[in-house]
Amino acid sequence: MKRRWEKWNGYRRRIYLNEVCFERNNVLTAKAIRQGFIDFFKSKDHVFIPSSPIVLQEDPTLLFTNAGMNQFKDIFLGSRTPQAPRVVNSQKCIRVSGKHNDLEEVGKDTYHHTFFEMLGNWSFGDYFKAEAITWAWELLTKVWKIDEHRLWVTVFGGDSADGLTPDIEAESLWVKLTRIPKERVLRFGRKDNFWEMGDTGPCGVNSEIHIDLGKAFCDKQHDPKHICQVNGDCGRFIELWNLVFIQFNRDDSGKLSELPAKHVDTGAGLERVVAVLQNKASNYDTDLFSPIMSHLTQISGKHYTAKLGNDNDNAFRVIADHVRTLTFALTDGVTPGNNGRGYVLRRILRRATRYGLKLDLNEPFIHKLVPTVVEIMGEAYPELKDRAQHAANVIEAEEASFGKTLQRGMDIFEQDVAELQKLKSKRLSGNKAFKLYDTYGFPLDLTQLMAAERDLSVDVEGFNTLMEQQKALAQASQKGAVYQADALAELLPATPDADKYHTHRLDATVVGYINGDGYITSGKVPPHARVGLVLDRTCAYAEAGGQVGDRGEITWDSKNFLFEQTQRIGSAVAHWGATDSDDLTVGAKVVITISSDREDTARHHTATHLLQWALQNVLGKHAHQEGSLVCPDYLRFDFTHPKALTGEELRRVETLVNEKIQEACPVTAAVLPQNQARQLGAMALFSEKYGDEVRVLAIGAEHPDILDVAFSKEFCGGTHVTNTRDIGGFKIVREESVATGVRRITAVTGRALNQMLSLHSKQIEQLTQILKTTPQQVVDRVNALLEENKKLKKQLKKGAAADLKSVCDDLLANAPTLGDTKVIIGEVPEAPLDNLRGEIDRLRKKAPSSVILLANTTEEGKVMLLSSVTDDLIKRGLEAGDIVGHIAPIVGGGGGGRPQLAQAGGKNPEKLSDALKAAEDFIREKTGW
RNA sequence: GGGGCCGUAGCUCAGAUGGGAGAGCGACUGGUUUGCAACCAGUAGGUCGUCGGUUCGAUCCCGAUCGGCUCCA
Repeated sequence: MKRRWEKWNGYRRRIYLNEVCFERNNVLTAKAIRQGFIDFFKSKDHVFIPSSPIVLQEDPTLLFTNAGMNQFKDIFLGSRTPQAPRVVNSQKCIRVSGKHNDLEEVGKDTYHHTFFEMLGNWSFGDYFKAEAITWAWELLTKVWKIDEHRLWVTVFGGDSADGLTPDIEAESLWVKLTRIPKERVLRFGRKDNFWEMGDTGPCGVNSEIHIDLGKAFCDKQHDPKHICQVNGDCGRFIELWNLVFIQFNRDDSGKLSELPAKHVDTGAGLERVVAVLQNKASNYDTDLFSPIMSHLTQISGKHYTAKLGNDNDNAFRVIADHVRTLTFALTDGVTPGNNGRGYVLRRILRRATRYGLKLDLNEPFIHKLVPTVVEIMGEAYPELKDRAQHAANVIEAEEASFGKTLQRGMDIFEQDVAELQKLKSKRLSGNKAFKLYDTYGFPLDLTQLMAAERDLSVDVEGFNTLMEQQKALAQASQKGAVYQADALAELLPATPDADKYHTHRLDATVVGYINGDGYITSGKVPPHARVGLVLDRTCAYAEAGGQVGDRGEITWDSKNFLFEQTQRIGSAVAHWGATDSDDLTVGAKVVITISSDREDTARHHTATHLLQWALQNVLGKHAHQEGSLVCPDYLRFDFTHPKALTGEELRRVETLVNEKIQEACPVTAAVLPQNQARQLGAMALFSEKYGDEVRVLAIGAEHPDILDVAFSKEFCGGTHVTNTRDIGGFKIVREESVATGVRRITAVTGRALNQMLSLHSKQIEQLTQILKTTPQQVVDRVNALLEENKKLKKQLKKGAAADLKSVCDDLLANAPTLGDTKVIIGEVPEAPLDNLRGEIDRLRKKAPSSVILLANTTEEGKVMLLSSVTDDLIKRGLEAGDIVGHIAPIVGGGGGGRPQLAQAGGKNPEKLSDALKAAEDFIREKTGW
């Protein structure tokens, strides 16, 4: 115990010294570096933009935000105007899949991460190369005081295929505007110095700043062919900052064309910058990670020694990296699941768990590290603080569930081993190992480890073959699903739709329609075909924020186009539907009318806000919206909460909402700058990206000027009732789990509620009629009936048994005897199978050598045959199965069973006596009596 | 999006080439007992996820569907 205490104390002193060290030597903290970057560019007239969420709902091509530019993509594409020409940001990024996948590298070195922060300054059609270069140099050398002799720069060296010449402009700017000598400005090709977003789209040359960390940092010294150089693939030179100069657009054919405006997109990985500025050999030694390492030391009782190629240290790094990723993903609303983002997250968590096993951490522990992550970065990313508890809850539940998976895997492994021992084999087949992995999620390396402990080997080659097959299969099934909405969005004109909040009827002009071929802007709209009609303006609400798109009709000359869905594509609104008429042309003047069920949707939407407010009141502030669906028939609301709601909690929530409905609270909306809305305390969805101006929907304030008095304030672009009394009423119909830590409530209001109530009362009315009782007594009556039914069944069984018994006794008394054997054949009254079997048992006891065949006809007109043969006769070749098998066809059926007891059935009761006779003959023939 | 596995008593699970639904724990009743998951005897509890098909007969076979687990994309 004393020893343990000393060890403990040792850790604490180390941690303490570390912290003091930072202060004493006046080394910049990560926090100060991040803020320094932002402040530096603010001083150059840049506007700070908060990090976008780690998942971008509007970009399904991207699993996670993986670069600072993701949230500005549509600005480069020209489909959105920037809020400011110069901005600066610090973006949370995850790289775990696709082109940028660093997952397998994490832990092996000092600088790969699945989660990292990207610092960037941006120019949207404003400044270009000269300023970007000057400021980057100024920040690095003047503000952060990095030794300029250690810096190297690369520029684009030209590419003949694209017809591009070297970037002489940047090259000379570096020399002219900074103190860097010409020989440290190097040219590289397309691979290193030409940046592209994808196969098509905005792109341009880039210029990178690298730092020489010194010879000691080279990790390829053992390789005689290795030469330390920029882009030389060793740890000595690392890229610090990438300045991208966007000036081209690449089209489908691969051709480049000049963009109307030139942009600057830069990215500097915070972790690397911090390591350099704190003079650390590894990102993991900086204050972005060291508190996690300390905490992990505390939890595991193992030391982190910062060595590469050391299993123990690898585990520390992997866990520290992964817990950051998990915390950020979970606080932005991603939940572990079986596919897509959720699956990636689950895999990361399991990876961390497995590395934990290497530190002898066999119980859930990752969740304990969450508060440390929040402590390090919570100030820069406030959403971490708000949802830390949720993240920890989900992680703990996932860890526990993986524990079960592992346990199950081990059990199955034991079974496999037992089988191997029977076969006297020493090798576990690839098939078995793969099944463990594929079906039961048991990792191969654990299988190998456990096999080795028992002196067995695993057929890894076989495993890999199966794995390849699995991959090929999955890929082959991938349909050519091209995401073409992007391309379409560029073609479509913007549709003003502000009228959706005020009216349900509007004059408009048809400007085009979308069909399978694309966007058509002239001629007739084909009849009977589903198209997306685009108007010059609309009052239809396009599906967004969980609220379904409006339905309605578009009319002209007393003809109509019915649309059942309204969808936003880019900034256009498409009304999806069809017309029977063949004279709707582009350019036609029309009237759009929204279906009246929009009112029902509005009731559900406002009720959703009341529900969220009530949930937070009853459960606590952690109950935050995860998603929702609002349609005319019901509302569905997903929110974070660790366990099922009790009946009491549900009742309280329901009551609170209904009270607010009865209070007749006014509902108002106002459009405000985002930061002002946040100051008001308006709630936003974590997983949603919002523009500079947001619409705030408030309940409980008479006027937009006094929004602060409202009890419910949410970012919301949906349509709502103007007063809560219009909702009519609110009833929760369902509460369920939808993912770990996320619950779902389904509820109805207004018309849908009335429909439900009238259905229920109709059902009760029917029940009271059938049961001849009052609504109050229905339950008692049903219970009484069930009880009575049970009793009657028992009595009936007894009665049938008595009947059966007397018939069987008669049969036995009159049974012919062949030798010592009784042949009991006969028809018996209808009785449950159980009774017949019981009777047979009884007869067998009375006649120890016997062959029995009992038959009956059921109410449905079917024949049932049951036969038994005692063992002595079986020895002589008579089997019950043969008897029923032989005679069942006579009654139009078939049958079988065991030699002692067999059963058969048939469809022709009128042939039963024939069958019984045939049975007698069969028995005589078989036994030779 | 594609593949694999699972769904049986309140819980954990077993089961048969298609022919009597079971165990352990829990619950209840009675007894015995009061040292760590007490013991003994007994009882109740199941539309074998749901729907459809094949069959004389389906918990089992086939198809669909819902839910859970898992791998791949």
